[in-house]
Parts: sequence; C-alpha cells; structure tokens
Amino acid sequence: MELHQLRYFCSVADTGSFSRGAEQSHVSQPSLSQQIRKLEDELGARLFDRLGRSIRLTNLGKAFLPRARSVLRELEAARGDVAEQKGSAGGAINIGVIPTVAPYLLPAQLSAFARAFPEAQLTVMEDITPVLLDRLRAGTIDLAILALPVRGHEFESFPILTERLFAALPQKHRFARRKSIALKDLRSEPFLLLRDGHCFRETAVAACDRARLHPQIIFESGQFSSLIGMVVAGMGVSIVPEMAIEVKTHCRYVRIADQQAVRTIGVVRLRGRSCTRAHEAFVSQLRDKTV
Amino acid sequence: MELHQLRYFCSVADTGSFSRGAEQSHVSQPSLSQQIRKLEDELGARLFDRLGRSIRLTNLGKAFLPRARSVLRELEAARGDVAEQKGSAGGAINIGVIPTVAPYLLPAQLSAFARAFPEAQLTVMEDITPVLLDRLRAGTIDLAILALPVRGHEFESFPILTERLFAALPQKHRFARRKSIALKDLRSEPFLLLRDGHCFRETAVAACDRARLHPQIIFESGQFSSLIGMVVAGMGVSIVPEMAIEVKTHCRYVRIADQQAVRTIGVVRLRGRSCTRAHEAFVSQLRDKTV
DNA sequence: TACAATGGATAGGCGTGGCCTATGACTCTT
DNA sequence: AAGAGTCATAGGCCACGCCTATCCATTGTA
Repeated sequence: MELHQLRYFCSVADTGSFSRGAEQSHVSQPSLSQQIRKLEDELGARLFDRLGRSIRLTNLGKAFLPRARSVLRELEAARGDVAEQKGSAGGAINIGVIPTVAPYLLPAQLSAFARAFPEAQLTVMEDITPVLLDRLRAGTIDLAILALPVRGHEFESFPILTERLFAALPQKHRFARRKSIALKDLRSEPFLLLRDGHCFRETAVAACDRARLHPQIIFESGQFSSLIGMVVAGMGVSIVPEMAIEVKTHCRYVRIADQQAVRTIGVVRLRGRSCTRAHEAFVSQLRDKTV
Repeated sequence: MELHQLRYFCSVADTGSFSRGAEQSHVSQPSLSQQIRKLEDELGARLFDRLGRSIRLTNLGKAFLPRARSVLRELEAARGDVAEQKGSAGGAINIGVIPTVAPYLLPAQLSAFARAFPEAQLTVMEDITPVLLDRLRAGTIDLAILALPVRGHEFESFPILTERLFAALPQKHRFARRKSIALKDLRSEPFLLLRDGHCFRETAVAACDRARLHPQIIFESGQFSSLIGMVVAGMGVSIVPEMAIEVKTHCRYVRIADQQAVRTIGVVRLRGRSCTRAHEAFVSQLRDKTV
C-alpha cells in the first residue's frame, strides 16, 4: 500500500471516474488504473465496481475511503508541522551559562531575545563548564555560553567577546588609583578567589603563574559579588573580569598589565548538531549585540 | 514523502541507530540512510543529529515523530478495517423483493439468515420489478428477488425456484375438486388479477393468452391475499402461484394444466458488482434452502 | 443498424529510483 | 595500534511506476 495509491483512490472516489481522477492526479489513466488495481489486489477486494461506462464505490470502498483520507490528512498535518517549526523561530531553546557570566551578560540578552522572538521558549541553566559540556553532549542543552577555549573536537565554538582582567582592590588600597598594575605587585596580599571548578579560577591562577605569583588564598566563593564584598570589607584583593565590575561599591578595579590577562566568552555547541531558526537567531544576537 | 521513509524514520527513532533501524526494517543500512536523507531533504531540515558514533533526534525530529507514527497508525487502521469487513460477513445488505414474493418467501429466509449471520445488517425494500431494476442500477439495492427472466444484459441472475400456477376457485365452484384444469374452462368466469405493473399479472395474462382466453377482469389488487379473499367471497376466480396458496381459507387451488404455466423466482444483481461475504452467503442460502 | 464518442483495461517499452554490496571516514575501545 | 562499531558514499542492478498506443465495452446519435 503506497501513498500515491491512496491519493489515486481518493481522486477516483471524488471525481467518480478513473479518467478524471487521473487528470486530477496528473497521471495517465492507465497508470492510475494500474495502481488502483494493485491496491485492490493487496487488500484482496474490489474498491470500485466497474459497470461498463461508469464506476461506483463498493461497500468496502465506502468504508475504506474515510480511512484513506485520514492517512493523507495525517500526512499533511505532519508536513505542516515541520514547515511551521522550521519557518517560525518557535520551539524550545535550552542554554547553559557559567556562573561567572550569567548575572552580567544574560539579563540584557534574554530580555532582548524574548522581545525579538516571543514565540521561542528559552530556558537557562547555570553550572560550571564541565557540567555544561556534559549536558551539551547529552543533549540536555543546545548551547552553552562559557569561557573559550574548550577542549574536545566534538564541540564547535564562536567567540562573542573578549574582556580584560582587573585587580579588585579596596578603595583605600595603595594601588587603588593606578591605571594598571602588575600582578607581581600584589605578591604580599591575601587573595580571594573563586572556588575550584569555576573556570575563571583557572584563568586567574594562570595570570598569577605568568607573573610568578603564588597567591595566598584566604577565601573562596562561587560568585564575584561575594568576593567583591569581601574586598570592600578589607579582607584582601581579588581578580575579576571586566563584566564583573560593580561600579557602585567601594571597590577599585585596576587593569592588570598583562596582554594575556583576558578571558574570551563564547558560545559552544555540539558539532553537527542541527539548529532551528530560533537557535540561529539567538546565537547571532549574542554575536552582534554584545559589546 | 513516502511511507517506507516514515517507517524507516520511526525505526531509527525507536532503536536509536541507523544500523539497528535498518535491521528492524529489513533493509540494508545504506538504503535506510539514503531514504532518511531523502526525507530530510524534502522536509528541508535534519531529523537526526549525526554525532559521530551515535545519533539523536533533532527538535524537529522530536516533533515529527508522533506525526509519522500517526500516519502509520492510520494506515494500519485502514488495512485492519478492510480485513475486518472482508473477513466477517458483516456490513449492510440491501435487497429488493417484488410484492408477490415478499410475504411468502422472505419471512423464513430472513430469520434463517439473521440466525446464521447476526453481524449482517439486512434491509429489505418491496416494490415492483422495474423499480427494483432501477434501484439495482442505481446501487440502492445490492440484490433483487423477482421473477425471471429479466431483460437487460447489465444484470446477471440465478434461479432459486420454479413454481406452478394454480387457479383459485371458490370452495363451491364446480371445478373445485378437479386435480387440474385448463384455463379455457374458465372462459366464462369473471377474473380477479393483480394490478398492472406487477409482473405476475403478465405471467397470468400470458397463460391466458396461450389458452386463447381473454379474461374479463373485474377486480385488481396489489396482493394475492385480497384476490383470494374476493374469490372466497364468490366474486370470481383468479390465478396465483404455488407459494401464494393459503390453505386455511375456503378456497380451492387447482393446478393449471399447462406445462408452461409456471413462474421462476430468482435473484438478480448488477453484473460486475462486487460482493461481500455477506452477499455471497445470502445468495447461497436462497439457492440452497429454498424448497 | 451503423457509427462516433466515452471510459476503462491491456500491452509493451522506458527510465527513475530504491535496493544491494563494497568501501570509506570516523569514533571509541581494548 | 589494532579492531570493532557506526554512518556516509559510490556504483551497479533491477523492479516498478510511468508513458503511449491500442483494444473492448457501453452509450448516445444519425
């Protein structure tokens, strides 16, 4: 039983004639006759009575007609579904973000995207890089926003911004007015850093390594706000990325004089993973609208 | 979009693998790959993400899967419907019967058939031969039980019984005790006959013709019961077929001594009209169970 | 009664397309 | 490093759906 046979059958039933049915189906009458015959053979029963010049549905044909129509209707529904999903930027987008980016980048991005594509359903999960990568692999999330580069060639990534690192100092600190600072100058300071697992900790530690600095870490947290609060309280100094700067607090941010002291944020997805229109739109917004 | 493509798609979605899907669908893996690819091309979007070793449904694939299943389910329902209709002797049977047969032949036949095939839905319409033939042509009825022969090669007919004609005489009639009678002997009698349009009227008149008798018709009716009632009342004589004999009444029935004075009842259907099991069963019961 | 017109069935040939096997590219495991 | 497993690609074969041409039956008309 094939779809074109069902289509032919419906055409014949509609037009009441093999010839007109063939015309309506854009095939020759013999081809249509052949296929109807084949369908009847497979079903093991006639669908039409051939009464010389005219034809008529058999009882069985009468019963079969709505079912055939139903199959074709379902098919069209399926096709329509796909076209709709493909055309509109609808559907679910699941993204993951690392905690050291989420509070600074996302709010503006999300609201802008929600305004531009109200039909898309965007859900966000915040977690550290290795967890996000696992989730990408597992398909739990479609995109991840995190610090580049990522290891593993199963991923492909696009940078969206590169930001410099700053030393976070108490307002009264002796270096607080400097334009820039060498990390080495902070050798004697107690350090407040992110907890292990956060990729920015690695970034900060790498910067220290380049400055031959082995920081004495006296406090660890999962978010910059806590670190900055501790800095303001005079507990020590910290290293934060540009986007984490909170201008209101009694805290000074001094650029670290190291060309390599940067972090690059990018969007990562599983290589070969197909994208809906919504995904494309979100990624391109990230790339374009991010300062 | 073809049915086998949908089947392949579902197989792959079920098994989570092209290879196992191919195995389940009894095709080679490359063939299945080709068809999936083709389906994707037609839809204009990927249904699966190829992730090196494993695959996964895309969002669009997830949306498409239930629709594809639905198409296949509808198809199976259609196939099942046909098998059911064909296998069981179910479905509607519309038969037509002429009035001069209906009350005598049908009751026993109908109840026997209803007992044997309770799943068949039999409806009966009573009318004169030309109307029944029109209805056969129009497809309003499937079978007609009437007097043979019928003209028109669009019909095919099977005889089911042949019966002799009898003269219906009042109990006191001078010929009432005879074994048989020649119609010519009734030359002087007033005749009660069926109305014009009833085929048995033609049959009776033809018998009269053969006997060189031009009957004086004083009463016409649409049913034998009325005629017999009039005979009993002494209004005249009539001609009735064997099955119309009502033994209880004060009426005598004398066989007409004319080998050709018979009528043959048969079942007629449109040539080339397909039959369900129920139809076949009904016809064969008529042929076998009729005395 | 013959003839044309209509509608479906049949016959034969052609070409697309679905299927196969063999092989390649790649990943993951041992 | 080798092997197993997976999907993609390539090339060839053949079935089958399509076509045109024709036949046959029915129907309407001169």
